[in-house]
Amino acid sequence: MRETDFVSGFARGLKVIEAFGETRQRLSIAEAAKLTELDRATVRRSLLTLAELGYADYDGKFFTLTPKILRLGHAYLAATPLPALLQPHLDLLSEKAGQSASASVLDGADIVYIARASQRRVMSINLTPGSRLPAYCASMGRVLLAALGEREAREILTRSELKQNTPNTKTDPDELIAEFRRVRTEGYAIIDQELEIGLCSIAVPIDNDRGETVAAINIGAPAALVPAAEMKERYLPLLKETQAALRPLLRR
Amino acid sequence: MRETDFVSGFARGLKVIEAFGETRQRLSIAEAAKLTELDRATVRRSLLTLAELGYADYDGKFFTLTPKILRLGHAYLAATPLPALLQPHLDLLSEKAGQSASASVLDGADIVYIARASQRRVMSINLTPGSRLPAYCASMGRVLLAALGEREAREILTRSELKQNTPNTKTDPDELIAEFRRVRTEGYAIIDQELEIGLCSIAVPIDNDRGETVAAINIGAPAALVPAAEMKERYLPLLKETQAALRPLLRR
DNA sequence: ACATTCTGTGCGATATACGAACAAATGTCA
DNA sequence: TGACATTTGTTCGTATATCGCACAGAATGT
Repeated sequence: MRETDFVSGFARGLKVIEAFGETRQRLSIAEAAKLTELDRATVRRSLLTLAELGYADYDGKFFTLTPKILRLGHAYLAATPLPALLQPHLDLLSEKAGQSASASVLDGADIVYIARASQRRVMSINLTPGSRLPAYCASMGRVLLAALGEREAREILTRSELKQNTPNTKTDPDELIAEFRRVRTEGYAIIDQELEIGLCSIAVPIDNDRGETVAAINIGAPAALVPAAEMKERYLPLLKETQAALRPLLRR
Repeated sequence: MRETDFVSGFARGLKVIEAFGETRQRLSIAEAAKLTELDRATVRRSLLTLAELGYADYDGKFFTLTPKILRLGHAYLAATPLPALLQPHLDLLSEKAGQSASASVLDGADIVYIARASQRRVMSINLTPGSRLPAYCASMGRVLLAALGEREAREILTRSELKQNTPNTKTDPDELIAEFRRVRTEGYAIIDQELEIGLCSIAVPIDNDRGETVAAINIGAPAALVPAAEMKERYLPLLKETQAALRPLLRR
């Protein structure tokens, strides 16, 4: 790609939009400039452009995003066949298991939910398509990181903030890499309250017909009802069944 | 705003992202140029910029969006207090009603889901935060359009494609305007299978402390279980209760 | 073989970014 | 309260980046 094939004004604008995710709600020009490390004049032009197009509101002092901005992410969910393809299988899986089932893909050091069939709420946070969790401490994240090469997985770990969410959270990179190796050979990952106390989950990879891992699916359950030790025997067969049902559907 | 406070390269790029939502999955440079009505060279630069930043993949021929693009919409859901504020109330409402409860806001002629507590799936399509439906034939849409002035509501109707989704769908603008007037005085809207056969719903507005309508909430139910005539007596009290509980929370 | 459509590139005209300067608003402290 | 220091939003001139157009070559379809 040539130098001139890059529209820096566009790139700067996207950076400004993402700045809203890092804080809350309202941003002044100066705040946005600090977050994006761009010049105040430049940020101002981006924000006024967003306002002009209806992606943001401006009260003369603060900018806030409008729901129109959801069109951008929606463009992905509507345009990508994977979420729609997975959804009915997740519904079925969720019903059979009597627990929530989800699907996600990897974006950098995060997993991003692309589909979900929820039963009762078991987590304190609300997960919907588009929601993000750190990959290193989520069952689907373990599966997706394991599917990468060891070098690449390690590189992502170094870029992650390996936070000790609960006493159970594994934060040692070497230990995690070893766990990825186990996940690769055994074909599943189990998380026992590493993200949040009271929550267990089990995940398996979803491969396309070339054997590339394109997503992960999981089942989450309250630890009080389903101890981590029982996750495998209870849910792995169901997950494997869904995995097998999806395989022939994932051409290309 | 001065002419020079508008970054047209940014605006063009956003248009390119939205182009993906209109079709499916993969776009070539020429296809994107047609959809956006922009010059091919310009679209090419925007797409290469998206690819360079990791928001899109490029196989040399087609561009596809990556899940990274969800960061943009997520910036809104994470940055806006409304979805998080509504969620627990929707959970409670959904549980009491034994049916799905949702919240949405207006974006042009569409309603956009910003939170949802779902029980069994009753619609053929899968609704998640970010999902869009035409406002004119959705219960929350009726409530939100009714909250606008009559002139503004009519203007949106003229911009809408008033499609006859089912034999029940109201498509006459004057009839719809009259219905908005009823909604305004009575404080709720009921849809009897206008969007999809087998689906009824009832919605009420959510106002802030200045009396401005900032969102709508609804309950949807299968027509086979709950005839439209029973929607009001069954669910309106629950909706009003939620509405009242939310009112003091919506400052500003 | 031809017509059509596509992608990539060079170029002149135009739009944008940057840094600096200024004005207005806000905060601080005696 | 008033004087001063900081922060913030806005404007300006200019160097630079981007746009749209036109064209060439490649790919595709007829």
